[in-house]
Amino acid sequence: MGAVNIKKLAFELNLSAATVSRALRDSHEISRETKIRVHEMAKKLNYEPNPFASSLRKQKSKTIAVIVPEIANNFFSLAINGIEEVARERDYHVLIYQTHESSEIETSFLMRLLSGRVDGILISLACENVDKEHLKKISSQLPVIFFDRVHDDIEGVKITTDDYESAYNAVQHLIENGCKKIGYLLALNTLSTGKNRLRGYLDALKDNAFPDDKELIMESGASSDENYALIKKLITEQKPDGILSSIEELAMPCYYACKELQLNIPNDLKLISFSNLAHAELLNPSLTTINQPAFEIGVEAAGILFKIFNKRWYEPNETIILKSNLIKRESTRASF
Amino acid sequence: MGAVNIKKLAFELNLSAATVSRALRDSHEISRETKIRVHEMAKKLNYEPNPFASSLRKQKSKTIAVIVPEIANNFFSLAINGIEEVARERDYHVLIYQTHESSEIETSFLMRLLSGRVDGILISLACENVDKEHLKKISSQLPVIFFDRVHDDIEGVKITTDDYESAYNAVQHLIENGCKKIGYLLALNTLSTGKNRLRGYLDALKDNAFPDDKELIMESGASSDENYALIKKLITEQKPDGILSSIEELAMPCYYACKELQLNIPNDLKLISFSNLAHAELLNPSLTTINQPAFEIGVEAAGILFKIFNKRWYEPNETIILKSNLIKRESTRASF
DNA sequence: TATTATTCCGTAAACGTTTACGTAAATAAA
DNA sequence: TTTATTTACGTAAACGTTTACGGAATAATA
Repeated sequence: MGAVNIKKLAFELNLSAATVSRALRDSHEISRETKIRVHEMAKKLNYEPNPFASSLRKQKSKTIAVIVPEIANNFFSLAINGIEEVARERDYHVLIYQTHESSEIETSFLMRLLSGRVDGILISLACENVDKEHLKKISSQLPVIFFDRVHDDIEGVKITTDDYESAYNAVQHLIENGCKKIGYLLALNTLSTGKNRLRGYLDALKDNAFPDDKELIMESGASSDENYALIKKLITEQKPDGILSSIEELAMPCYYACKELQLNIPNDLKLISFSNLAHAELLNPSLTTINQPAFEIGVEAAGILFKIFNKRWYEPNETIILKSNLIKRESTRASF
Repeated sequence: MGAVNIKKLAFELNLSAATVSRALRDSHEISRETKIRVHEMAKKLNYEPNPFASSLRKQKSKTIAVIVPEIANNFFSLAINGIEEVARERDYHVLIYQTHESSEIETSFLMRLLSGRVDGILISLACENVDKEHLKKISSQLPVIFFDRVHDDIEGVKITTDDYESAYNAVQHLIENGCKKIGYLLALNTLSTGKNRLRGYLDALKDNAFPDDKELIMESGASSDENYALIKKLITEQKPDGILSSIEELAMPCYYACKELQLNIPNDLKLISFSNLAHAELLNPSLTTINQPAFEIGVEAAGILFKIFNKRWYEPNETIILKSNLIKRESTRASF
């Protein structure tokens, strides 16, 4: 603990702690000369105000929390990057928590944050989400911004991407490139994010007069091993010639499955996925992706939170939708 | 701010705040029945102790800071994942800061953390590191653990990987697979981490009686555009048949450069890189990597920090070295 | 019974800030 | 000159905990 506090500083300067405090915060009540003296001494003694005393008194933490399912994820790490940069500009601190998709862990974090430890929360919901009550309680006490993984039943400010359109366009792209039977790797289905992607897929099929075949939809399982098995099953049993994956984590196994099953992407099977893989271009074959503006989502979410702090935001229920980018690559190239 | 505090709780229970506090912390001075009453009321009223009041009084923050160059990086996001998991087990909070390789930003974070905001720091140094004084000052006041990006001149507990051996073995592997002229993509050269990798490369060359050609070493530039140009220059001018990249960020451009220059990996050029890419297997061709145990490094670093907190660690200068994994893939396959 | 120990709880101070309130001195206005 | 205003600072309370100290009631011991 920095041994030098405001009292010591005041003592050295022959001033009261109150005056030092005001001088440091550039109050108009303090003379120019005194301010200079105080600042010089503060620098000399390497004074750093105790944040807990300050937070306790001011009832402000200058800290925000970010709750995500996983940090080691191309999308979330980029989003956190954006959030951190915005926070840094404002001299705010960023606490991170990962839920590993567990609703229980998520709730436990949220409850702990009711203590006043943070001034606001940015959250991307865990899949296994059922518990809306805690979220409602929290957001009645603290500003909460939802990003990407959102839930329509929970009120609040939300930053998402155009999931429906992206999925719709992805299917359209597959169809235009010759697909006749398109599978879907379903994830996030408890969240609006996942539901919108699924609707986009289904509507695109319908609009193209494709049959509505539930067997073509593979719902992601508990483990990556299970997912791999399910994907192989889907491919071998249903023999789709195109697949839309709603998350990156389900697209990668497709590559391995196709290798194992000796199927060629894109000739035997075209693949497109929601993904923030930095080097989708370098995969074999390069992967057609729906790229979400992850960094920008983080920046936007954090920006709105700060607007709320500064009372410059008055839309408690606005949903802001950023556009994803469909990047066409080899994995969906038309076959001959 | 949670409106219910310890005084309100005490009032509701007809007890003093002191008793409530002690009951909640399971003090032996409080009777069993009272403890039960207190806990029940606390749960009923959703009481969460104010962390700032507690930290102020106890001079403990239950928070650690993680300072890394970038969050959106396969290595660092995995390390943070490990750190967060360990912190969660202990009910600690994790603050993250990214330096973007700037020594100035790094120093500014460190100075701000002198305030007592955190009980300890886990840091992976920025490349642009010259300023050792601030680090020495900080580590004299707070436990600081260095991981991966370390500097020998700075004393402290360090968690690294076997950088020297990994680089040495990588070169050996290239030579065994037929390389006669091996380039090196140099990064982190201001840090021991980078220096060790470079030494490994140089020593392996020497031990194999390869000429010591400075032209084969490309030092990474300021931007990724510049790096790309430098890599192309190295490849076209020096015509190496093997390249060891000291960081993932320099290996990816090699793929693009080879594509542009119509060179085949591995036939014209074999490539190996330090990397934590999850799907190196899926690149075209799959990339031979030196895979660092990033998650484990995070776990280990955080674990030691907590041992220090609990006075169960007495080696202020120990360096713990975890082993990296050389995973041989297509990009270094012997040519015919 | 008298004395000592134990159990259980309350009082009050302390952690380091910030800020409402007060005030003396200097300046301006009447 | 007197009064009002402004300037510049100090005093003390407050934020919500934790904990040293003390003490009454009860239990144990002599």
